[in-house]
Amino acid sequence: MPQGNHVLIERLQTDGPLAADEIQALMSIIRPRGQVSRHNDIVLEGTPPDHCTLILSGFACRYKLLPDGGRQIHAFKIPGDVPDLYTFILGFTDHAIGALTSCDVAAISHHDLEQITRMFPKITRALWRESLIDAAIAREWLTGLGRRDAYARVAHLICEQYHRMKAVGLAQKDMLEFPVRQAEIADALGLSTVHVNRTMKTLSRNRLISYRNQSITILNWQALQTAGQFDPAYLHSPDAGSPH
Amino acid sequence: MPQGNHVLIERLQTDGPLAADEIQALMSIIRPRGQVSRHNDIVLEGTPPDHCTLILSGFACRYKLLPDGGRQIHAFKIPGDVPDLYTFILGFTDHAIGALTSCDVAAISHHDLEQITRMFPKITRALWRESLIDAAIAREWLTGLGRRDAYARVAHLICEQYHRMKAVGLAQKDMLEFPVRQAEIADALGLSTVHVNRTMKTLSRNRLISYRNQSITILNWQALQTAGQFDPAYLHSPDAGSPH
DNA sequence: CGCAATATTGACCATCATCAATTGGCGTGG
DNA sequence: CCACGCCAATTGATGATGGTCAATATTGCG
Repeated sequence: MPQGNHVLIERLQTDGPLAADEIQALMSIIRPRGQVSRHNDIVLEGTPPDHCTLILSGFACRYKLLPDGGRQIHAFKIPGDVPDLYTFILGFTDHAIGALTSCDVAAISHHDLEQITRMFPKITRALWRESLIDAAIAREWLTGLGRRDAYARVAHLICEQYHRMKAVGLAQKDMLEFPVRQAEIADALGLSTVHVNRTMKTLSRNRLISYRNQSITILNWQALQTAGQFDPAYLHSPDAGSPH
Repeated sequence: MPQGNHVLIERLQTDGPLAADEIQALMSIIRPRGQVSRHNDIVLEGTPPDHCTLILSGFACRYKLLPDGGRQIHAFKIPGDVPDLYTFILGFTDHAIGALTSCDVAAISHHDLEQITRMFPKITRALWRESLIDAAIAREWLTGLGRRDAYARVAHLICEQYHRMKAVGLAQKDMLEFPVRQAEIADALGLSTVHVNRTMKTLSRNRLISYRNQSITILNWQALQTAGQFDPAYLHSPDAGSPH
């Protein structure tokens, strides 16, 4: 399983290879920053940040707390993601990033980014691209929350997660480690914990998936994709074809 | 009411003023393209685009059709918006843009954008910023669909729309023209038309708003914001303070 | 072996969808 | 100027999806 920094460098070359000095420059501004343990925030809401955060290993999520105590998770973030990249441009965080498991993270200072994007326009484009894919995923979630029922939402999430984790070497064959509580899935899908549980049980009963501990096995890809109305195009991933 | 191109140029300077030659360059690549009438698509899903579209006047929406016939609207787009800006970087459209009213549009070719962003990094940054604000709005909608009930969703949408339209001169005092059918509001908020109607009636009955034809008057700002859990920060607008 | 966090299940309830009319506004042809 | 027709808004009746509350079972772990 590759470390997040290599994943990032690789991903930034989806559009076209970067030159050696560009890669070198990128590598040089990624500074390992240590570990954040589960349930702690990697990025706080509202603080004016001076750096972005790269996830080297572990699972995180972007979320927002509501006045009434509810929580909406906007995205799951995995190694190679820079969940707060947008702070480089917008200058402040409008939501928090929390660690769902223990996470190794690295910092990329805004100052360094400033330099490097000034010097290498190709890197600017690649980063911009990253942030647009992030937005495309958010729109797909929006579609799900607005117009898909619980069964389809869970199926869709599993498909998406499989694809994204496969791309960073965190899924083998038909199995993915998904160290996320049902309560967290519920907060991502706009459902209650109870209903997520029932829905996953139904998916098991229908033999689309099986799960144990934190790992999910996909038993019937075709059926799962259909149930979730899943089409990987929006992930804009180089290998966006179907895995089967 | 300013035309969309001036709105755009102005908005691109939120972070800092552009130089005269930068503005000149921007102006020069905006080519008026005519009118798209209601219910027609401004941008088709899946076509490889060679230009972006600026809305000069009128109302549009970003949407996606689902296999089961449903529709999810991801965003309402108003004069000054470039709804398909992301195609410049990602190279293809993963959803359609439709005209909700007759729209005057202009085209900005990818080729010209290529030139201008290469020449003026400040413009690149400003455009990147635009696309990030777009994403921030999508996340806020995500929060609403996931965790707010119908009453709060409608209230929130009205607050948001008021702010955005005020910024482009399409709202006066407490009134905004919102030429959107209830069925379209429903598709944006993940509700049924019937329920949108009932909810708006309730908002009227509670004297938070009144509406007639296509225009909405906000009768009680404080209550409306509270009901919608609305905080304009995510709009990243220069005048993001409260309007009252 | 016992605790604490999750997962699971049952019973009951609320929000919101669906189906089906009815009403109202407004442009058009006579 | 008025009748017709269409589209959108409105309202009522009924039902389903998913929420809430409350136990009970598992599982990981010290």
